[in-house]
Amino acid sequence: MDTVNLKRLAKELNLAISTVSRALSDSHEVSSETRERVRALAKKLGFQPNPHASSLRQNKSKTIAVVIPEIENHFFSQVLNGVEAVAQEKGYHVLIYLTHEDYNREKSILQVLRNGRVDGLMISVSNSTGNFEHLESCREAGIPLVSFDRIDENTDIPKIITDDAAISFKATEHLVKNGCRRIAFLSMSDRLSISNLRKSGYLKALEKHGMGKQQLVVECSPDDKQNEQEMRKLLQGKQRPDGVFCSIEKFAINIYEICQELNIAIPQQLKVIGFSNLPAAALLAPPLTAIVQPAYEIGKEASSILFKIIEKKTLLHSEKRIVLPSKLIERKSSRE
Amino acid sequence: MDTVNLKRLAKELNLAISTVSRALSDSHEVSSETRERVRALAKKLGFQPNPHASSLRQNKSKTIAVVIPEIENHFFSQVLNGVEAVAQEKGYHVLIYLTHEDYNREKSILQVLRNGRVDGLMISVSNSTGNFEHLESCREAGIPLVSFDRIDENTDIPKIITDDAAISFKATEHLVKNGCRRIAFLSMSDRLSISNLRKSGYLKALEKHGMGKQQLVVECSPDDKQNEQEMRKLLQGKQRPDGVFCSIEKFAINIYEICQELNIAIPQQLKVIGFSNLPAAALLAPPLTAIVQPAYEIGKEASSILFKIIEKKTLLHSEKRIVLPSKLIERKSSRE
DNA sequence: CTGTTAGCGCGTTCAA
DNA sequence: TTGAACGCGCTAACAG
Repeated sequence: MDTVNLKRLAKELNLAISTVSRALSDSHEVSSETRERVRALAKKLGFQPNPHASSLRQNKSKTIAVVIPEIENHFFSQVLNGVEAVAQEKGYHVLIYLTHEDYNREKSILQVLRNGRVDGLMISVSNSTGNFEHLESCREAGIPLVSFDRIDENTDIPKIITDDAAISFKATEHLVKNGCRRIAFLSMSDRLSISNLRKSGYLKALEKHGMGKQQLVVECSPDDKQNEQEMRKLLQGKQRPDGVFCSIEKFAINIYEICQELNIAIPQQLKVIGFSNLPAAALLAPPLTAIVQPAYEIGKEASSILFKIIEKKTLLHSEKRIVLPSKLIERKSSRE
Repeated sequence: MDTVNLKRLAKELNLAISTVSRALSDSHEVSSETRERVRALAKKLGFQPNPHASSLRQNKSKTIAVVIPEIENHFFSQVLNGVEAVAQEKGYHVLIYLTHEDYNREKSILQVLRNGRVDGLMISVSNSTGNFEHLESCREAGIPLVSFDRIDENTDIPKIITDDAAISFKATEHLVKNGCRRIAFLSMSDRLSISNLRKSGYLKALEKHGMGKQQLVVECSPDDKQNEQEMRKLLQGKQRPDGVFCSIEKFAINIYEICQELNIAIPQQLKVIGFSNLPAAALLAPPLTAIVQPAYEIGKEASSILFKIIEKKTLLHSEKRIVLPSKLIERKSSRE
């Protein structure tokens, strides 16, 4: 075969395999003359070291994994973009795994990764994930691990998150100030801390404005169809809310669709606000008031921290829990 | 160390490594009794075979690569979703590489992949890619390869594409029938076949309706800012078009933004049509008439074909060039 | 500065 | 049915 490996190069150059290896790894204990000879031939033959051999030998894969619920979601694709930027710079490869909001799939993915395939991984858990033992056991197995956005506050796993409670408070207050008296909160999962933080910001704002009794929390499920039914019911009911806070982008899209269907005017009859990283949010009818998370930065931060762990640098205390600010972009969907 | 490998299992069970290996690989030349003993302990200790060792030994990685220009684009994230579905089913891992529309980056990515890291790869080239030698040399190196959407018709590399010329013809004709007499075409790159096919469909429709002289092709560059400038110039010029055909989603978003900025009314003053896989296209102001490509299916098809090649099945002639139909969804942005 | 040797963990001979 | 031995391609320790 014409497989080009160290042995082949060594043979053609009448050198020992180890010499060739050293020459290619910039070792300074090799004469510049042979180094050039080796490099020239390597280049000519298009030599690429076999990654499995060197991974096996060095016990590192130059690969990280990104485990996310879904990719058709601007938040996660922006995160991935940030991760990839850092990884490419570091000469690392990126494996992508989608859990599709399925806890069991998530568990088995982590299980498979506990074997050296990756040097580290970053994860945002599915909304059906209730416990974090699978993360803990990865960490105990010694795999560098970083979590982001959908995280667990009760572990020592480094986290990159946003100011969910504060921005949700601000968003809810914004609705109140624009005249809403009955605001619904669409929760994505009662298991996720970010969902609960967002809810708590919402509740706190209601209480501050003496509307604690008017709370209206709709717990959504992982089932899209069912959620849409719930929303339809909500908007068709007698006590229809005059404002709705969507804790994830998908819900905002759903609400828009249902309002179109039911002829409910946004913002006149219903004011809408939602977490969203849609670049087209400003172009919707009407433009959507959005809480924009710094997704790309989250990706960059998370992977930077991950690489620090991989490189065995000790993390500063402040690096174990990083909170990045989201932005509230006010647009027509929430204004009088 | 507590690393759990075949050696460890063998030791604890007083068996040879090879026996353990056989037991775990369902070999029938091992007593069912020992097989169970082995499996039990393996499960108990959470044994996961070292992928680098077995990849090295078997000369296959159980990994494929997806090389795409960008991920913050619904078309590509839907494709990735389709790929991941098939890969997960096959027990394969997916590496993701972003070229950011940079030919050189694309070349060096393929270069690095020419070494056994992946069992195959699928690619949609960047819009700055003019020649396809880097693909050819991958194929010559024996790496299973499939291209999709942004492909090269002059090679034998299997392709999954859509009916670009036909659907573009239809879209342009739709604009004509809705009264447009001066239709601009925003081309993403004069190097890409899909861009040229889309353009040809546009031109053909103009000619059919005796508007061949009114062609107005704007060649865009990989530079977003510059493209926006070009579009602004186009819409501010004396001979402002009354219709615009955006060959990619991003351009449609840009056009909407610029129209908002310049107070140009869609569709009254300008009718807009564009390739787009945005789920929110129907919610834009006004709802966007879109050419929707079957992105998820492209991902599934492309990876299915890739796995056929990997498994050394011979491809039917009809599998070497698969054309999937796009859909034209007519909405307000293009109607009187 | 270069060569020899050993071994990473696994799968696959060949022997018993 | 099991065990011993080898080698995938590479890096690193040790020798010269």
